[in-house]
Amino acid sequence: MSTRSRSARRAVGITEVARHAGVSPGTVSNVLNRPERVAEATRLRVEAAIAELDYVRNSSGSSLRSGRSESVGLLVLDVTNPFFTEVARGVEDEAAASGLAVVLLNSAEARQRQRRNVRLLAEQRAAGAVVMPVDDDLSDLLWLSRQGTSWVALDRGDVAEDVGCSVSVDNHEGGRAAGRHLIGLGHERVTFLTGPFAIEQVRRRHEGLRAAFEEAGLDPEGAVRVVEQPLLNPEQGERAVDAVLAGGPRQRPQAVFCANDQLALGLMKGLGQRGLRVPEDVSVVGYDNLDFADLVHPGLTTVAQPKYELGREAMRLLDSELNDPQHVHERVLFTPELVVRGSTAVYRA
Amino acid sequence: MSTRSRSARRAVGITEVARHAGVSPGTVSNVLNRPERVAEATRLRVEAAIAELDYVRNSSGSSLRSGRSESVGLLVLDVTNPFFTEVARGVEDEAAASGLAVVLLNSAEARQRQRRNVRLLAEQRAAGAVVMPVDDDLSDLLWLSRQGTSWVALDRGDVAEDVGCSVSVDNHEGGRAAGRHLIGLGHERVTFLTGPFAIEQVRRRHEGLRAAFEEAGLDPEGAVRVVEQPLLNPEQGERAVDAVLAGGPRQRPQAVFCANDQLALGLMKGLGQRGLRVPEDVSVVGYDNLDFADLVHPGLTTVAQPKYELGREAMRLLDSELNDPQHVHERVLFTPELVVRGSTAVYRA
DNA sequence: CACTCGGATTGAAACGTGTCAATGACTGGC
DNA sequence: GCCAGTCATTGACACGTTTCAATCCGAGTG
Repeated sequence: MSTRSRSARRAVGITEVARHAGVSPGTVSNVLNRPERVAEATRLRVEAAIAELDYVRNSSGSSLRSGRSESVGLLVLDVTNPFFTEVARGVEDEAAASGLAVVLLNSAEARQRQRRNVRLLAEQRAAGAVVMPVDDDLSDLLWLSRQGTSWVALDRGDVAEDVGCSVSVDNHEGGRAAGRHLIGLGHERVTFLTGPFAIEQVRRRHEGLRAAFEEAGLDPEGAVRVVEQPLLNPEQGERAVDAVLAGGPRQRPQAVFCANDQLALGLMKGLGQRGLRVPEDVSVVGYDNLDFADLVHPGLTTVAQPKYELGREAMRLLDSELNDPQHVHERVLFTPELVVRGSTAVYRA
Repeated sequence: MSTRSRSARRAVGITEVARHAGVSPGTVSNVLNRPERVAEATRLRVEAAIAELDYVRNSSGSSLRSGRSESVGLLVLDVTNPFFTEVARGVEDEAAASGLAVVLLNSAEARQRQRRNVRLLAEQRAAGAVVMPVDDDLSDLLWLSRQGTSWVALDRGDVAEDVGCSVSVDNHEGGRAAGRHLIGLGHERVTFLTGPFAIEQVRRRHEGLRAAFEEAGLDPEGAVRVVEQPLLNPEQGERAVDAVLAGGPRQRPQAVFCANDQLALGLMKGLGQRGLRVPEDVSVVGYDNLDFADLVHPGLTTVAQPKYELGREAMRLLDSELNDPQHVHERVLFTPELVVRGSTAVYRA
């Protein structure tokens, strides 16, 4: 408790601790990393010295020497999106259990930024990464593998098993479930409101929707119309309302299946402004089951994804890849679940 | 393009690049860090070698040597909360402009986890940090200062200027604005629905609300009732509806001011289930202006905070603290703004 | 008592980078 | 043609840690 408070910032290292405890630096390192190899008495002495000097380990030094750091990266498409943040929670909880630190990096949906973040991970010699790729181009990830950093792809089912692990949710099945629900309610003219088809996930949801119609003996060509917007946010949903309603009351869809909840919520707002009631005039189905889907009125019928579990499983796979010498790449596929609320109802002409 | 693809992972360092370019390691380091000091011709030669060998810098080495890393930490209370993620975007954009990497760490509202994250930053010798403290106890931050890592506190206006910078939004003013709005609409009996009063921010919003009543010549003691819930999430808002309505129609509040939007949205759902209409039967005001405030029906009147700007300013301050030798701690205070939507209306008995 | 064996501890050698004083090369002025 | 002066480059060292072969000690065995 000396008073040399602010100036003369010291650099207590492992060596100073060693001197203070009357022991060699190697022993201090052992206390830190393999306590079982050091005798009880000396261990206590070293620990006392650590506490007294307020030593904090310098991770630069250790990861320089060992060639690997203790942290894993989580590359997320958009920190602002509730879907991703829920996944992040899962990853974090599981990582904490394995004693790994998570650094969360935001790609902001931009290829260039993803590349920068991947590079950052390589520079930090990160132990591994959980990644949601911005697009179909996996070259960044392959490069990362070559640098010796392993990864797990999230929500990207088409990653071949010989390049890496992946965990995702069956988008085809999700679209199909939504379709069956609507068909069961008697809807035979539905619009798929979506973001860019360049996104694999929405493409597959669309296919699933069409499959449901085929299975019901209906022609998807006539039954399913598509409205494509440039982004998957609420504003675009609101803006799409004219396109959705185009063609007048006769052509108007009986139901709208939206590629995510944000579009759906925007659309519902837009419909309300046009004086159309949900579900009386048109049914709406979303995708993701965000917290807010339950807060609007009427509650949004939507396809729920196990977001938190998705994150946990990804981290679990990464952990196995890091520690299990006979790990083989795996492809985990979750099944989504339809949550029925008030925004869908039986069709009445 | 040899075929020795996967095995024999190399360790191309600065020295190998140097050898390949026929220069000394020092020169390569200069090319990387102070390109202006090296002649054009050699610079090109070195850059070619870097590209050819696919060299990626090892940040462990560099921060070990320089004693400081190139990344700043962002300690957030809850990655899941839209308010914080918007702030995160601001911090990230500004940091990117300064060439700093942001590592996002989640405290999950838990003291213990905040402490672990602060320690992690110290171990990584982070250049600095932007922190939203979990509670009034700033000892973790003071410890971080002593370790030589500087920080900016976010949304915590009571940080003395001699310990560090802070940027926050005037919560008193926000509460006051909400109060004045409600009073102007004729409401004289309002309930403040809130989370724990241990949280400074909600305490100050409450004070602001009361101040508005006093300024209008009304006695806050009689006019403002408080319902306190353990958490600030939608579920708690929904659950609070009974407490809010307690006392029967005569005692029932004419308006409810909620400490954040999530509570407000939950409350609105609960009110709807009880058959009460917003705003006809009761007006509701939120706080934060989340994206979803505009998507519910009726739209939620709320107090908007400049979330993104908050993040940017915090990072800007941190940058100044890191680079400006004559930096002095600063306290920046933003003013919130009331956004009026459909959830509030003139009181009619 | 000599010898072995096992566990605890040591000491020195890396890991890849930044820094800085010293060296080298080259230019222009006299 | 020499010197001063500038600019580019070099080489060696230090940062804090981990690792590993070598050493030390003490107990158990023959």
